[in-house]
Amino acid sequence: MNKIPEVTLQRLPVYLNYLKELDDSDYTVSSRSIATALKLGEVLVRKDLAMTSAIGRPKIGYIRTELISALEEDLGCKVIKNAVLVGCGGLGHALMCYNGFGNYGINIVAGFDNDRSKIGTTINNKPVLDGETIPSNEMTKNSDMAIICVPKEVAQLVCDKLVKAGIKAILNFSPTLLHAPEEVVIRDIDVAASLAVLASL
Amino acid sequence: MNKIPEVTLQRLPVYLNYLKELDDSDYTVSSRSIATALKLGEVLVRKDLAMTSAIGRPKIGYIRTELISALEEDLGCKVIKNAVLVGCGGLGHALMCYNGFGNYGINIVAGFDNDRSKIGTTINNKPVLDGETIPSNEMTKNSDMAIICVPKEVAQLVCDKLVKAGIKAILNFSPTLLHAPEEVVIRDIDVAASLAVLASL
DNA sequence: TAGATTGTTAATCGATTAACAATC
DNA sequence: TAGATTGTTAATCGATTAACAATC
Repeated sequence: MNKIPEVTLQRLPVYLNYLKELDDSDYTVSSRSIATALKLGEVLVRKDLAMTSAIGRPKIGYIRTELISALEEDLGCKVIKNAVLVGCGGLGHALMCYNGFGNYGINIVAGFDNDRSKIGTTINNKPVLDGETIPSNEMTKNSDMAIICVPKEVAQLVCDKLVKAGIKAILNFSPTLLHAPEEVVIRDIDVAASLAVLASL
Repeated sequence: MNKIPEVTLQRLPVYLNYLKELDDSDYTVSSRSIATALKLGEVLVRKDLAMTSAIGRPKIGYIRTELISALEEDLGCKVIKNAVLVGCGGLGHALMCYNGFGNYGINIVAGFDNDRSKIGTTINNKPVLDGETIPSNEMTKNSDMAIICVPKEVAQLVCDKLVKAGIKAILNFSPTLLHAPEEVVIRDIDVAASLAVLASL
């Protein structure tokens, strides 16, 4: 969909957070001020922003509100996108309760679980549905994205069901490599591994 | 401490997970078999492994158990490292209950929170302590690492306290950029931003 | 020995940084 | 106009891939 490289895309939320935190009295911002605050190269910031729909003006810089709007546009924040979450245990439950997804136009519409005692309940006003129904459920059919928070033993099974339902993007918290057709984009977050890497730096 | 580049270091847990999942009957593994299974370049795998303490044998490959042991060694899994977690809300609570850190030799020794109703309780047998005591607390003093799971408004405050206590590595789940002396390593995980990036690919 | 596989050296690719021209 | 700042073109750097020599 987008031709902005992934490394750049990953920095856009960082710029966005910084710009939103700025005082309203800052009408314009320069690439240098952003770079200094975020400890990035000045040219890198300018190149990143040049790849977005943002418009910079020589001698002036970027108009803050305009830049925020451009970044939100490029990150797709202005379009509501549905997502489902599979595995409503500790982490899954916490993510369903997290309200920060809305900033990016992401709406978690439902959770799935296999635990009979959870099915039929709601978490943060979202229904918890039977995991067996993933491929056929309306909630999945109306979503393009999914978050996997199940134990690693069943992660591939869940992934297969999501793919069957037409899910195109998966954020996987299970510490195992998932296999899916190449049109399905998968990214992994392994918290324990991240901390271990951090400790070895 | 380590001179293995961060990109390589990040792949070591992936190799490790794959090797552990293999059947015991696989006495040796080749860089090609690993590469195929993980969809990586064959030479990349070999170069990564060459940077570790693993020993490969021409014509034979790597002895699976030996390779696992080498990777665990290089990732520091064999040394117990203490960590504290600040912010025992939904996400923090879930991470304190997660038992996967042990695989990497990481031991979360305590949680900190400012909520009076949480202080004094335990989560997964770990005490929840008063966040105000972070800089002086024995738990922090005995730890090198910390996980920040507090709202972004107080994340920098918490970071400052951790730095004061001598923490050298921080995994930050708050969607805000933290400032710390350069000897302190910080890595950020922004789940909502990650999902937004995924959706824009 | 011959074949398979590692490890290394050279080539390529992509991302970052430096230099500088364009411009408000 | 002169100075500040953007955007672009060229140079550098690091990571990945390709080619190949070493070896069990």
